[in-house]
Amino acid sequence: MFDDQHIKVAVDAVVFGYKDLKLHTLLIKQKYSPFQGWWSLPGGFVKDDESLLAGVARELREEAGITVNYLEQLYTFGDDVKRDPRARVISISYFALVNADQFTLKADTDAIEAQWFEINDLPELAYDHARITEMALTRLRAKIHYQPIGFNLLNKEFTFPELEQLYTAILQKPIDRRNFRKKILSFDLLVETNKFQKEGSGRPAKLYRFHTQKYQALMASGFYFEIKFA
Amino acid sequence: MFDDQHIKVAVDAVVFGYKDLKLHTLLIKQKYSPFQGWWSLPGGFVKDDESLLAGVARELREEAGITVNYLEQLYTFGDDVKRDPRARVISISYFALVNADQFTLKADTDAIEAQWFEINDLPELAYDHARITEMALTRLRAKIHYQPIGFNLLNKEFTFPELEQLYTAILQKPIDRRNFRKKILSFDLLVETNKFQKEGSGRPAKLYRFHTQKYQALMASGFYFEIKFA
DNA sequence: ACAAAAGTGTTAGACCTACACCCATGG
DNA sequence: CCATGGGTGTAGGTCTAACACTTTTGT
Repeated sequence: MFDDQHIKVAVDAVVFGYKDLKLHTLLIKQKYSPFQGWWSLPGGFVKDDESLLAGVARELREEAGITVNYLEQLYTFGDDVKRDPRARVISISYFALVNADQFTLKADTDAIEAQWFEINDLPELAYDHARITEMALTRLRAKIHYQPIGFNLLNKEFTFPELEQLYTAILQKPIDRRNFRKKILSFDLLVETNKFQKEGSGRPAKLYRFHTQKYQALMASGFYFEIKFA
Repeated sequence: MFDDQHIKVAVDAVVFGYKDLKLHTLLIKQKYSPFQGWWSLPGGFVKDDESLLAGVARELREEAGITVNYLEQLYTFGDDVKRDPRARVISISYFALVNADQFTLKADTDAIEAQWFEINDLPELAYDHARITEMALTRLRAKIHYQPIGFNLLNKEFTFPELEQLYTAILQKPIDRRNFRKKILSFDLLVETNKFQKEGSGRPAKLYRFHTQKYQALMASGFYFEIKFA
C-alpha cells in the first residue's frame, strides 16, 4: 500500500505579468530532454521535506529569479497517466501574479532562458502546459470580477487609466470609463496620492494606492468585492 | 531528480448528501492504524496506472459502495509535510454530491463502517480531514449561488419546497419562498411534471425535473446561473 | 490654439427585497 | 370545518448600463 506506488509530484506555476499594455505569461526554455528546447511553465519536482508552496517559490526563484505578489493553487493535473513521457507525474499547478516591471529575468540551474510572452502569442508548450495556462487564464478572468487581484499586476501607485487598461487587456473587451471609476471608488479601497503621472501627451493622471489592510479588514467582516460588466 | 523523491499520493473525497432535511457528509471508520477507529473521509492511495478521478471513484465504490452525481477537484493538501504521521503524503481532495436516499451504505475492504453524519454534528476526524471538510463546505456554499448543483442532492423529481429547504439547510439562513421560486423559474431550466407529491398534511406540491441538457446548451453559449440572497 | 488623454453626472431600465393572503388536501 | 403546508403579485429601492462634454497638459 505504500511501497508499490511510484508517482512523482511536481509543481508548476502560471505567472502572469502586465507589460506594454498587454497581459503576459512567464515561460522557461527547457534545458533537458524530453522537451529540450521547448518552452514550458516554470516548475519542477517537490522535495520530500518541502511544502508545496515552498516548492513553487523555490522553482520560481531558481528558474527565473522572481518573487510573486500573489500565489494560489490552481488545479492538480493527474488524470492523464502519460502526461510526462518519463514516468507517472502529477502536477500541482499554481496561479501567480507579479509586477513585471520589477524584475530583470535571469535563468539559473534548471533553465536556459526565462521570458515573457504575450498571452495571445504563446509558443507551443511542453507537456500539457498549454492546458494549464488556459485554465489559469480562465481563472484570472473569472477572479478579476470578484477579487481585487488586478492590483498585484501594477506598480504600488497606479492611475485609473492604467487599471482600466489592465482590465481591458485581461477581459479583452472595452469598459465604460465612467462606470468603472465610479464602481471602483464606491468600494472606498483606494488611497488618493497628490502625485500625478506625467508621461506622454494629454492631461496627467492622478496616482492611487490600493488599501490592502482596509481590504483585509473588510474581508474579515464579510465584505465582497464585485465588478460586473456583461 | 527522479529517484530521490518519496512522496505518496492519496485522494480523498468530501461527499455531501441530503437526508432528513439536513445536509450530511459521508465518513468512514478507519480499520487500521495510525487512526484506527477514527472517522475519516473516504479515500486512499492512487494506483500507478490510474487517473486521479478513477482513484476517487474506486475508493468510493470500495469503501462505501456509492456512485456520485457530481464530482470535482477541491484542493490539494500538501503543505504540511507531516499531515500523515507515517510518511510524506499529499492528498488531492474532491468534492462530491450524491442523492443520499439512493444508497444503502456498505463497507468493504478498507473500512469497517460507512455512515452519514449531519454537517453540524461531525465527530473528530483523522488527519487534516476536518480542514478538508470545512473547505468543501465553503465551496458548496459559494457554488450553490452560481451553479445549479443543488439538484444533484435531490431526487430526479423534486418539489419547490424541497429545493428551498435544501438551500436553507446548506446556507443556514431563511429564504423568501416567493422570490426564490420566481428566480429559479426565470432561468426556465425546470420541467414541470403533472405529478404531485402527496405526503404528510397540507396541499400537495408539484414535482419538477431539472433540464440538464438545456442547461448544458445554455452554458456553452455563455449563460450564467446565479442566485443571490444577501 | 490644437492635440491628446483625464476627469466627470444623469437617466432609464433591470433586478432585488420585503411582504400577506388564498388554495388544495387530509383528518 | 379545521389544520397544514403550497402557491401566488406588487411596489420601493438599489444597482447597472448607456451616453458626451469639459479640463489639463505639452507642443
